[in-house]
Amino acid sequence: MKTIRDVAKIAGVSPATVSRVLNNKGYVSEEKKNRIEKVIREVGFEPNQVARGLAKKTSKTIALLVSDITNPFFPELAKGAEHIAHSNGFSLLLENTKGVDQEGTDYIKLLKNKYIDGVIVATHDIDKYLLETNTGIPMVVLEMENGIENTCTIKVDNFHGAMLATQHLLDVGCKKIAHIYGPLYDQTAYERLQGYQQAIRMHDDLSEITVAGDFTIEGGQSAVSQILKDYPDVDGLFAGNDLMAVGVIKELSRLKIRVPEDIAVCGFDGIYLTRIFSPEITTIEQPIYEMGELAAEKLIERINNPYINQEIIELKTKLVVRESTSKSLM
Amino acid sequence: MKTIRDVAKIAGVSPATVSRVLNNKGYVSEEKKNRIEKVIREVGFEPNQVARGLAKKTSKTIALLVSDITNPFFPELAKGAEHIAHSNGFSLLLENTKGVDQEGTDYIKLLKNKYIDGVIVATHDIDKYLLETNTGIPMVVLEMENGIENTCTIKVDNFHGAMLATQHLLDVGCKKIAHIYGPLYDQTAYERLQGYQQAIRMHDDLSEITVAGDFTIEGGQSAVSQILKDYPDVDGLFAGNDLMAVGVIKELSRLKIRVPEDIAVCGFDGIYLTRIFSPEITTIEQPIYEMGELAAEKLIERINNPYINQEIIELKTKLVVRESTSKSLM
DNA sequence: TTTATTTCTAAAACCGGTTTCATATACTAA
DNA sequence: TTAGTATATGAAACCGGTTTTAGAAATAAA
Repeated sequence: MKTIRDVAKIAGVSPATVSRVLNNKGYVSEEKKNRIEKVIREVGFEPNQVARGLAKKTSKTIALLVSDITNPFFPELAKGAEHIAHSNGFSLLLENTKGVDQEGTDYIKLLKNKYIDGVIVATHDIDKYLLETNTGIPMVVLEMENGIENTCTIKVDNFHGAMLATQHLLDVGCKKIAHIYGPLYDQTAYERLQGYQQAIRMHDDLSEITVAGDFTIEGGQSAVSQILKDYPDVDGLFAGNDLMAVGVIKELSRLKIRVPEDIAVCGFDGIYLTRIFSPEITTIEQPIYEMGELAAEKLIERINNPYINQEIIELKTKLVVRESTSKSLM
Repeated sequence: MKTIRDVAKIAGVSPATVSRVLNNKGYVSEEKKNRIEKVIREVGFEPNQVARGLAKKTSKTIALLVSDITNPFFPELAKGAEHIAHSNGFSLLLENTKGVDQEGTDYIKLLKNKYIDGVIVATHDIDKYLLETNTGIPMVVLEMENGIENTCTIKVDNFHGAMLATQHLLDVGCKKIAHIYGPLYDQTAYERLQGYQQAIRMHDDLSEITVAGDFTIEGGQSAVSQILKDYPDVDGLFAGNDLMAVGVIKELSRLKIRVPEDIAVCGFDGIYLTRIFSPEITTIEQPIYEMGELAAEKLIERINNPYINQEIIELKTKLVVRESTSKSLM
């Protein structure tokens, strides 16, 4: 591997001049510039990122913190983020936070002493700590409370989406609609619950039926029996996320209850699974891949300019009607 | 942030001595060692990985090259690899190779100039190039031809697994079994095809029915009509991977053909999806998470000792019987 | 013509670690 | 007692870039 000093020697200049050419910064005569670029090409010189990193306190690397990459929401997000990261010359570090390090101090250390340039936080396992002990590292946070000082928060209009879902169930003729909500420390779960309640309250003849879930397939499954015990006549179920919707449908199928003929089911998120499941699942779709891209874009923006103020971006969700709510499609 | 020179000054020693304590290497008196460790604790000193990396030509980072992280096989693999990486103090860089850089030269550059310590290759998009231009970086390869010089190859017994799958379909009463194979440049696809053929040939009254697929859901879907056109009386389908099995079942369901009553379906891989799909899908299960862990373990072994010879590890698959092949379970 | 100002370049210092080298002291073995 | 080895430590060089400093040459302004 050639170094900048090798290049300098061959081109008959000083390393400093080569560095100026490399970074396109400072005065360099056209003549030397051409000579240096020629040498760089000829010897196939590539600046060593680690050395460069040490000098510039940067690593051209961003970290993506997810709670669990096997949750199908995250691979799509990761792919979007990775796409933008790569096309801007950054690498993507993947970190699963679930169950590993409750405090997040390890992550902070990691970020600092590897000069990680920025972080996309898509987990609830560690945020407060990151926030408190703030590393000063640019951050983009997904679906977080009301935003964090000096960071970019990207979220979707959960409230509106949940209203859409509930209204859609009404539109397809449901008379008694229950909602399975996720853990309420998760802002998304809370907002979706609120949206459901708002939609129900708009109709005098309807009453709320809510039961707690945990955003997992198993959670969806067990919520079903709980609901059916108290309300055997429900005909619509709005699950707080797609994984629970899958669990719901599995459980209904086990109980020989037909979807959507007996009970219509709507999820939330728009993970790929909803498209391939049988029946295909109606859901409120978030632009997950695009969120990943946007998160990376906003993060890189902040890396290049650390003095951007707090920013909250709310993306639109949309209703995607599939078999699980529409008898005609079956 | 404190540096090693700060620590040295406070402890009244030279940076070299602090470095010796940090790396537990070379002679240091007990007395100074204690003093230095006390100072390190008190000032909360953490060695800067980038500086250390530059000096030692290492980054405590490994890269995972997958073709597409949204393919559900890979998140499980990634999680396993990340688990082991973390518990050994390594970070995991994620790279999607699909469609990005046909030659792989970018990856080689990246690996070299970021001092990436090792690579897990789980993609067919770039391997030969990596192999040729070999970077000298320790590698673990998943499911690759017959192993690559100086690397560790981890694979499963595809041949045997495919025989198991075929035999299982026979056992549940299938008389006419077709196989949808994946792209044959993929060694796994080839071996599975061979296993299927071997199992069929063991029975005089059976004949092979094979059709090409591409390891995607859509591939599975389109293969179905192709098979049914020529062989309307097939009663067993062995898909070369789970994604195709999902496609197959979706298509059969669309055609109102019952699974498993009319046609039994078996997949291969054991991705999580097979457990949650309806009907649940019988498959030949690979220990995906464990493969991720093993790959990381073997890689780190090679990072710590670069002179380990070529190694080929073959893991066992096992048949997991679920609804898609067993009427009694429905 | 003289003084500023801009352009250009190399030497040296720096980023924050590790490692080699040289030297000094304490122990062993001959 | 002397040579040889193990222990202990700091100064300096190094990893491979960037950046500051300082000075030279060219150009512009007074």
